[in-house]
Amino acid sequence: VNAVPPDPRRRNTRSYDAIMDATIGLLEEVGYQRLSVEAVAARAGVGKTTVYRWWPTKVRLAAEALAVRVEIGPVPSSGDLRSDVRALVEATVYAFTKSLLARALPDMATDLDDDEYARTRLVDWLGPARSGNVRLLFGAAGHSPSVGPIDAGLLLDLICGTVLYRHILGRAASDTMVEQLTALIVDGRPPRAASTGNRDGFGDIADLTAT
Amino acid sequence: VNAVPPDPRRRNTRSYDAIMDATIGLLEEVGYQRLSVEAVAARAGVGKTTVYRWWPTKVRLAAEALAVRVEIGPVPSSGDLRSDVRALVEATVYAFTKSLLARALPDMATDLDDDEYARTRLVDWLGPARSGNVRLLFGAAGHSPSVGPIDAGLLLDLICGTVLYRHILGRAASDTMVEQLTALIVDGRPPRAASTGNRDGFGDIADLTAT
Amino acid sequence: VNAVPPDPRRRNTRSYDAIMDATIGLLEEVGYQRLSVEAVAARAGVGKTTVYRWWPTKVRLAAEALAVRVEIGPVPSSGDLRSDVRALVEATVYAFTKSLLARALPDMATDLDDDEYARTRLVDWLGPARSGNVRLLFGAAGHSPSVGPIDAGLLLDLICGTVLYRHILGRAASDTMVEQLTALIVDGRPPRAASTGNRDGFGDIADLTAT
Amino acid sequence: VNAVPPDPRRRNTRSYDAIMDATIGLLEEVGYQRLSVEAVAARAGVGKTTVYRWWPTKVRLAAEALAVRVEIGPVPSSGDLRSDVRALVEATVYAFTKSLLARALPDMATDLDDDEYARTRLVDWLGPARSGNVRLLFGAAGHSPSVGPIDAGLLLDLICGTVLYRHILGRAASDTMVEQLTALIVDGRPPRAASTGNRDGFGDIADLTAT
DNA sequence: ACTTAACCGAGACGGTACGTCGAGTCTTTCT
DNA sequence: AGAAAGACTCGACGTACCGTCTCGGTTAAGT
Repeated sequence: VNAVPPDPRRRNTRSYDAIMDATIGLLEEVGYQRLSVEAVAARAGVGKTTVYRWWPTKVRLAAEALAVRVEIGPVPSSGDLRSDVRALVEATVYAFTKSLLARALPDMATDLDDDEYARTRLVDWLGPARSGNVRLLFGAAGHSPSVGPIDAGLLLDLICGTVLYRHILGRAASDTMVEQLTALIVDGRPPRAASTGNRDGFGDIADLTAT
Repeated sequence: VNAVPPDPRRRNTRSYDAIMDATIGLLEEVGYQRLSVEAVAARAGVGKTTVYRWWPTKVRLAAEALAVRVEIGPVPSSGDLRSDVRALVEATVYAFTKSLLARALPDMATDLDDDEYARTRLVDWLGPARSGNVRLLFGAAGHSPSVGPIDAGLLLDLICGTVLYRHILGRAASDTMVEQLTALIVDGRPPRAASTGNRDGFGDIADLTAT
Repeated sequence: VNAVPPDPRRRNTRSYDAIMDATIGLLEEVGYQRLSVEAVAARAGVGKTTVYRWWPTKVRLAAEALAVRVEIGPVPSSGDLRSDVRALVEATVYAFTKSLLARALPDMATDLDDDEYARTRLVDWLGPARSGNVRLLFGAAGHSPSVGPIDAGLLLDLICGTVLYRHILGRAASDTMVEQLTALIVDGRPPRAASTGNRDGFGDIADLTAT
Repeated sequence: VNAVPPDPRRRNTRSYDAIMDATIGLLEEVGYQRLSVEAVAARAGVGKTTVYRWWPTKVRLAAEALAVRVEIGPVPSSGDLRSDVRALVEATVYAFTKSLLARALPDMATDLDDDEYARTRLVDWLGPARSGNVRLLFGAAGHSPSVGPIDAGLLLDLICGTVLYRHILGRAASDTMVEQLTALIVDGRPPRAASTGNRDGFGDIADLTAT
């Protein structure tokens, strides 16, 4: 917690890059939880002081590294709404179950709680892709029978949230789920139950009748 | 990493209760991340060994404490579907933004990743409430124009996920959002945009036109 | 610190032997310092309680194990005083640098300090060998020009102490030293300096002139 | 077990002094056996890490503390050989039965076994006093009828060892013993038996006739 | 021969200390 | 003058044993 923040103009570019690279590398290898400032400094060939000078907390370091080193963008629009929405859902599944962000975000949650700045940094980074995707959903929903503008942002969060939540609880995303969400958004149609049950009652009508 | 797990019959009831109480207390006070086995043992008036004997990892300790000390249940059914679904969404908002679970779950995510057992413990605990709520949603969706059984489990995860995701990113849940999700589930109607914008484009059509 | 000492008649012979064997075995393998009651009990296939019941402290356990499991005796007398004394010194060197006693005794020193009973146990055990050796020295010294009885006990302790002390400080015992001590005792002749020096000035005249 | 030992020049003087003082203090109060690194760090107001950084084992910590905080020196020479030797023996009795070294050395023996460095540290520390005393004994023996240089180092170890050994076995040093050792060294005369026996046969002819 | 009290194995318990790791701060050295 | 290097205090980690304490289940002494 530096009372007097350092002068950004005097920042050493080489150190900055090395630290960002080291952070991304360690995030990939060990994840956010097991990421240590100590290891970042060591791998970057930099003193711990230098890291702490610019990033007072671990969460800010990780947030910035993700923002400057990981490319994310909106899914491209093909013109066909259903395909586009399906692609968006699939991209989300990837982003929240396989990508670097997927592994890092849940772990960062608590630290983000305490750090408004880092949260903003992340949200700003997600912004452009989000805007593009929101626009896509807006187009999709525009074709639905509903009248007036829709809250595409909520739809987007709905997709992300659903995928993330299932991931946390250990439920793998299935093709069925992708279709269900796509149909819900494009057609306003509630998800149909799969024809076969699975052992734990997640995503299946089976547990309704069984219980 | 006990090769031979100890015999549960020889467990000391007093210690067990004290440890569970201490864990819940500390989860409430400092959260999962800052929870330490050391502090749990100290508060419970118990040797660290005793904690480690029965719960080899922090995440199992927390998972069990939540399961045995925190009551959760399905929302009661009033007969009116819209009211019931709204109540369910509101309960979810509470559970994932204000309750003890809310504060703990995001932090536990990574550890849960590595610990199938703890994840199962949690899911089993959530099970009964989940079943009740799934049944409620099944009834709700049964009234929608769609034909055949619906995947109520997905709808439930959708609600939980959306609320949780917004919470992680620092978006407070609003009454508007509650209504939007209720309408989506009961009526199959996509969320309407709110009439006024907010500065970051979450939950508002504004950012679509502005960007 | 048993208020009511247990009834020796009911002692389980099998356990007793197993404990003694385990203690000796562990003394040989890891030494007194790293000997743990836990390990003794485990190796003996015996409850910790059983060990603590009969030997309230580690030092008593070790002292008894040495006494009942390690044979020591006086060196045999050949009739030739010089040979006998030399044999005694050599036996002492062995006892205090290579035998089990050698490894255990220095470590037990502190604990013996606090436990009069264990010390007595050890001394009683050493007694017979000691008596025989004292008698041998008495004969030896009787041939020296001094008149009257000599304090053979002191001579014996002198031999033991010198060897032990050098062992503690890491000085290996040499043949020269054996000869020197023999000559001192048999002839009352002070030790001659060796003709060559060694690097640390122990046992050599060199450091006198060099310093 | 530091692969790369830290740079001594960067050592914090205040911490160093505090640790040495704390170590000496605790050695005096509880002895080496019950000395814990934890307690040293706490008393010194220092992190445990700092202690472990510079002294990887307890025995090195104790060895250095003795070396830098406890003054030892050769006994002063008065010119009269018999007095000097008697003073030397008395000083040895003090050193090995009452001084801090006395209480610590036997306990340290095992650990010294495993740690060549610590042993060297101790021997180096004892060195100057040793040299002085060796020189004194050299003078003493020079007056004996023996021809040529004597091994004064052995004589010195003989004194130390005898006193230490009797101390370990719980035999208090007596004035008689001091005289006996003095006579042995100065006159080459074997120890005379005391006129009265004691109960355990140490230092007395009694056990010879009794056994 | 039959009680019955004590010993037995097993191992959980509250503790102390271990030696390690990393966080975040502070100091020294070098360029 | 500022960055690297890294020593510092602090706190938690997970482990090993300590010595005490229940547990049932033998086992052997003394009716």
